Amino acid sequence: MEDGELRVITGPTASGKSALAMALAARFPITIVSADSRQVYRGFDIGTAKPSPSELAAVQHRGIDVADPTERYSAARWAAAAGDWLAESHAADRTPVVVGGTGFYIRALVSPLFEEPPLDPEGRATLGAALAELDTAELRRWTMALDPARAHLGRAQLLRALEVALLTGVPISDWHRRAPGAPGRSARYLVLDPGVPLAGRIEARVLEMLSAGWEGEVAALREKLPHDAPAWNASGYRAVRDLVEGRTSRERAIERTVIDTRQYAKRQRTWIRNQLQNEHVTFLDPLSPDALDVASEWFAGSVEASR
RNA sequence: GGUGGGGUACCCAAGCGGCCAACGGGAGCAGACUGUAAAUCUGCCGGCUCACGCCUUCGAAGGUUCGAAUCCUUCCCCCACCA
Repeated sequence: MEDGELRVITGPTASGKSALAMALAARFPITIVSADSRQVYRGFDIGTAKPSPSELAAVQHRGIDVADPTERYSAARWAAAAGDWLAESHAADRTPVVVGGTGFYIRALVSPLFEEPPLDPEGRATLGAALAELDTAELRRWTMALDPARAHLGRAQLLRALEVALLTGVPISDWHRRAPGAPGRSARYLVLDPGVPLAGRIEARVLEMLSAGWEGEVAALREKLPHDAPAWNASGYRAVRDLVEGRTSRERAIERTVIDTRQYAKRQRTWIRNQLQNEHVTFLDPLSPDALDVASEWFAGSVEASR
């Protein structure tokens, strides 16, 4: 039964990953390890489609509500914690199933990030503040000089490349080569994607979130959190905050949220399509009538990977 | 019925005789991604073409001009105000 391979259920947002995992939990003793960069934040419940209290009570979950909304979380931090959750689950004779759409987190767990040298927190803060002043083009010029291999990436990556290069004196590209992280794990993936109907599901879910009291949740959060707390940048939260603050109409907030979520789903598909290549992947349409049976077979290890 | 404003590519919106297949934004498509990843970026985006290039577009139909999305005429439609 236990073959040592990590089971991972992923797919674009609103593809029904969580529901399928819950269904599996009714058949097997599992721990759901959430790989979701937004569900880690306490208080951001409705808009992140977090499992309900009753679901959390019914099935053992890990990775939910593990960070304060003002904290800057990270893939490395999640992967380290997830390693513990996995061990804890196995120790309790359960099978952990990683469920989530944050591909980068999952990869950080399966193929660990490089071993980061200790960075002086103070120097880090000072440098970070200084770099934040520069526009992206300027950051790119600096990166071109200090770590050209990373100069084509986005602002967040440029900041990271400069931080490591300046604080350690060695480009991050070199660290990747000379400081490999912990050994990787073998994993098999179940990718859920309903295809075209996903767009409609996203829209319907946004409407459901609103009628479930999303505005009220946001109104309370904005009372106690700074406007730039990291947790705010989850699809829709800023739009709903604008709505709560009377800066936009309900229609526009809904439209914005639906579009943001659709674009997020698209990026997830791009990630899955291009980053999971050569992995042990099984694709499944969650709307197909035998979805749960296929998932069960995949879970038990008797399904050939398809691609 | 009268006066004024307007009809531009999927949407919004510049252009107002040649530098226009047509600024810009949105949407869409594709891609990148090693400690912010629901983030951060890049490319494409009328049709055909690998490309040079060719073809069809700026409400419709005529006209002026070497040349029009840009000027003129008529017509159709929208908006505001007057009646």
